[in-house]
Amino acid sequence: MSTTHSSDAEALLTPSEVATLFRVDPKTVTRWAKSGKLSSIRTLGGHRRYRESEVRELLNGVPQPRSNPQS
Amino acid sequence: MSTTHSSDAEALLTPSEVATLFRVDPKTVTRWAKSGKLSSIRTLGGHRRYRESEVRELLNGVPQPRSNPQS
DNA sequence: TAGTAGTGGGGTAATTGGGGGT
DNA sequence: CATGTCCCAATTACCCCACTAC
Repeated sequence: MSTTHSSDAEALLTPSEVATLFRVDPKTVTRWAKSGKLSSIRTLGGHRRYRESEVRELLNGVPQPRSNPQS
Repeated sequence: MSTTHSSDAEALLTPSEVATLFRVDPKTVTRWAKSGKLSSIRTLGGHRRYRESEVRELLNGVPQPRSNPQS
């Protein structure tokens, strides 16, 4: 599959995956999304998908990916 | 241009490509097409192809590009 | 022409969404 | 106020096999 298609294939996570990462119930993740604490993308069926990059940032505390571990 | 193909036409995506973008199973994309939630074009063999532009819009929510750099 | 990967179809388990109560 | 749990309805994921795409 895939030819040279350009685009940002953004990595998305399912509710249960996010829940596992935070060690909480999937419902809790849903509440976070409803509260606006976590941004979400909806499938055409209404299920939520979360941005992996955002989740990782929240997990790590804050930082935006720095590809230059040098000062 | 980066596609490996002919003229202009319209950029089409395969079921698995769409599935990857939404983080769902290819069969789910097929279900969306059957339900009319997503328009599809058929190959002569019966396989479905989806319009990249439509998929992008659905992914973002409906953000049509703006030509008014002013809020 | 053949071979491998992807797709279409159907059917069945597992998640998810939503409201409500602890 | 935040999280976990029970309910039910809807959506999604994985199983099979036959055919298309390249």
